[in-house]
Amino acid sequence: MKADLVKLIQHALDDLSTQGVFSAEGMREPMVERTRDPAHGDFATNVALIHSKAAKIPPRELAEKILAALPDAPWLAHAEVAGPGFINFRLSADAHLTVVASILDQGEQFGRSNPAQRQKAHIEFVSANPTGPLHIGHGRGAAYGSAIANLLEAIGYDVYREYYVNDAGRQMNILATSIWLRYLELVGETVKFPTNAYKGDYIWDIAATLHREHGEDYRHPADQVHANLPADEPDGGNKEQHIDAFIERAQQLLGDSAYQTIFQLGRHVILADIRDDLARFRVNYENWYSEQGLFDSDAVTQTIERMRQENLLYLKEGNWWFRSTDYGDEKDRVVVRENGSPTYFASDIAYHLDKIERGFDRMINVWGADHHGYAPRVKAALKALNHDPKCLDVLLVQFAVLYENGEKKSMSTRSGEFITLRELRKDVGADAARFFYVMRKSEQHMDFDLDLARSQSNDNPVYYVQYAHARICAVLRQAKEKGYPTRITPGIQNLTRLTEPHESNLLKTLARYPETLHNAATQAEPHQLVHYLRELANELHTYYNAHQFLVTDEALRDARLKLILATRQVIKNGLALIGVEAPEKM
RNA sequence: GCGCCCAUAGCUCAGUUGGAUAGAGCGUUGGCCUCCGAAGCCAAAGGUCAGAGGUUCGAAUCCUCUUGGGCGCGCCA
Repeated sequence: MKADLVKLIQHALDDLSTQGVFSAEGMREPMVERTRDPAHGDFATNVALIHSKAAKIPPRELAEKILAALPDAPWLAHAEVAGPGFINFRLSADAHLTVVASILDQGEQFGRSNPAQRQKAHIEFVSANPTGPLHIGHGRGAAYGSAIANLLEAIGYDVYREYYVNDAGRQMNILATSIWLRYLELVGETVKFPTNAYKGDYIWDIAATLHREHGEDYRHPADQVHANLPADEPDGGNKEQHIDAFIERAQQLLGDSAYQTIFQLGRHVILADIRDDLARFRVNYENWYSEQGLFDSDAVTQTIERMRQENLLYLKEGNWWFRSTDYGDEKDRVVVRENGSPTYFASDIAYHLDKIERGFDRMINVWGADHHGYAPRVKAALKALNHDPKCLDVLLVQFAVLYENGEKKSMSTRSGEFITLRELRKDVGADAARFFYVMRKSEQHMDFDLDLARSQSNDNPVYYVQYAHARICAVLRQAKEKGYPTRITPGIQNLTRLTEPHESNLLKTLARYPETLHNAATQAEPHQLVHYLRELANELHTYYNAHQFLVTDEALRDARLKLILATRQVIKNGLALIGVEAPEKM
């Protein structure tokens, strides 16, 4: 409808241009938007205001000329010049009604678009280190990333969701060592647990599994374990050096094979936990991509070699540096350390090159806001290797700060003091959690009020939208009990009976759904959809309170049932995109 | 010190990419169930859009500066 209006205005402008009234050269497509105030009609355009200067005609006068040149259209009831030079349009009554028929006809497809040429989009999100369970901070990335993926799919992308598993770094060695130490405690050794090791309860669980499966095979006396290690932080030493020495000691005493057994057990158990947790959160991936795999396949070495050959690297103080400043980064970055081991950045370059090679038109990375400084260097690497950095979008998600009983809760994976996503999900349910996470703009710092999310009360906005859906279902059950036909007649017949203001508001809001979906998807802002759904639910509730649907007048009843059925469909479609269920009863 | 993000009602947040009189929820106050689900509806009160300049027909929105907060500035991932 909006697009038709744009065409109409364009037509008028072209006419005026050929008449020599003013030059349409270099003009943008006219902008049409929905009016905020119903008194201004349904749509408005500001073309006259924008072009008045170039045309050397006062805005109102220009608007009159455009209006006069506007071709007739059956769906357009009225157009007029208003205010400083806006042109307001009012649609015919029938034009508003067609949306109901479209919704009922298209069902779950309503609002989705299917372009002739489908683009392939890769979206990487969550990608937390497999060193512990997901916590509440990861939840926001999961809900947000998954909503973006669904939205892009809805506007016609082929979407490929991927979790990048950072299973190659030092953190994983700390994990393996932490498990081994807890295991030693289980078998009766008295060890001193390092400051920097992982302290969460889940480490005990994995250690217990290790003990169950391997008995005392990996037991070494505590004094051997601790012999000649550099001091830990509380003893006046350095905690980083201490843990690194500890890792080396573990590898030394256990030997490669045993160490790998523990390492892989940890990786496997935690990854399985993350995978299960996300699946229950209705977040699923096409692929889980291992960073270690990039090393095993030599992709990292090949990437480094290629960069070296293309003279993108230089040697300084034993390290290989990438000249990222030449490509827009703040400073150069090390890709190979003095000891020959590649940095995380090196494998990340290899990873992004691999994404491009897999043939994606677009890449989207959802990162926590603390990684924002990292984006320029990845883009710099892409640019240096002759790829357009614009094919990569980095979407940053700000932290969610937890509040409980009005108090801020601190979180740290290392210390084990955190609320897991699983706990949250069990506590408030996947619906409320997902709804809450995407309710806010992603770049907005979010206060996650645990008490509110937990509450089963009307303070909780997710229920409000779900209730609208359930309420419509209840009306239909009632209709059946009363013996009214619930099979809805096709087409727009009877719909002309929808003349109440509440009804026309609802019709207009329903018609806005495809635009809302499109905007939310292209701008990566699922919160727009959430706000829309709240508004739609509000209009349904208002309508419900103002009018009876199951009236004896058959034509009117049919019309109203069609309207609420269409509303139910849109609520269901919208909720599905943010991963929230639309219950028939609550 | 440099860079990124943010600042809108008592609280939590929207604001259709520069449009017409800045909107919701919660909280506060008052009203609505002999009627399809009251997890609902209606109404009232509540604002110097952090501050100051600038850009123009028009600014919460764009530019500059100031103030106040979050984050980043490893050869950690």
